[in-house]
Amino acid sequence: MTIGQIARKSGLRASAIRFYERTGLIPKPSRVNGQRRYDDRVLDCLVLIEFAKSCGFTLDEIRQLFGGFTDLGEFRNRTPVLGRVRGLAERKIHELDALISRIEVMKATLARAERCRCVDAEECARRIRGLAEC
Amino acid sequence: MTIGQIARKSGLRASAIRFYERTGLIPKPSRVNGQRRYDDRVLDCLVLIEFAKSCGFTLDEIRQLFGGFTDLGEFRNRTPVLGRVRGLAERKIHELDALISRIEVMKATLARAERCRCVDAEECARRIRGLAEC
DNA sequence: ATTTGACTTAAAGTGGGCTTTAAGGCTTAC
DNA sequence: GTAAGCCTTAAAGCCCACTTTAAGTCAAAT
Repeated sequence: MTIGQIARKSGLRASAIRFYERTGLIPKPSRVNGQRRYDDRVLDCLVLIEFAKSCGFTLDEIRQLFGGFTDLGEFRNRTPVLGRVRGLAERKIHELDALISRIEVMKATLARAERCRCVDAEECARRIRGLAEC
Repeated sequence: MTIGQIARKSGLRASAIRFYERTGLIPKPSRVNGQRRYDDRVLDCLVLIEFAKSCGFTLDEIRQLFGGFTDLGEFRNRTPVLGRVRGLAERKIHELDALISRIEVMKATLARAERCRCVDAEECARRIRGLAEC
C-alpha cells in the first residue's frame, strides 16, 4: 500500500506518517520508484501509537515503549515491550494524578473567584498575596 | 521603579514583563531616558495575571478579563471586570471538568494496559480497534 | 502529448508563552 | 576615562507534534 492508502486506513495524514518515520517512531518501508510501500503490519504500529497518545504519552515516551523495534518482526514479539509498558504506565498514572490535583486546585480557586466581593484591584491583589503566604 | 525592580518584586523576569506590555496585557509605563518607570499599581496587575494563569486562563483570556483596562485607573474599578470574571470563570470550570474527565479515561485505559496479556502487537492492535468500535 | 493525481524532498511555519541574543545607550563610581 | 551595572530594541530561538509550502518525479488516463 502507498502512504496515501495507509493514511486513509489509519485516519492519520500522510505528513504525520512521514514525520513518525523521520523521528524513528515507525520503521522505514520498502520503496517502488521512490515511493513508500507498506504492508498491513504498519497499521498495528500506528494503532498502538495512537492508543499510547490517547493515554497521555508523548512521542518521546512512545519511542521508549516501542521505538527500539524499528524492525517490525521484533516489534511483534511483545514480551520485552510489556515490561516497559508496565513501568511507564505506572509512572504516567502518577503524573496524571498530579495533574488532576493541580486542576482541582484551579477549580477551587475559580469557585472562590466567582464569589469575589473586593471593591478594587488592589484589595483583590492583597487578598491573593495573602493566599500565597499561607 | 525600573523594570528590574518590578521583576525582583514580582518574581517575574523583565523579559516577561516586556512581553506582557507588548501583547497588551499591562499598560505602557512612563519613561525616563527611555527606561520604563513603574509605580506599585502594576504589581497588583501582575499579581492578578499570575493568579488568573494559576486558574488555567490563557493570556488571551486574561486580556479579555482585564485587558480592556490598559489605563490603570479604570482597571482599579473592578465592577465591570467582575461580570466578565464570573462568565469566564464558569466556562473555565466546565473546561477543567472536561479535562479531568479525559484524564480519568486515560488513567482507566492505562490501568487496563498494565494488565495486558496479548501475545503480540497484532492482537493488541485488534483489541484496541475493537474498543474504538464500542 | 498532456493532464491528472499521487507521490517525493527539505525547509519553513504554527501556537503559546515566553527567553535569548546581539548590539547598543545611559548613569554612577572609581 | 573607563568599567560596572542597569537599561533599550528587534529578531530569532525554544518546545511539541505536526502541517504547509515549493519544487519536482512518476505512472496512468485521455
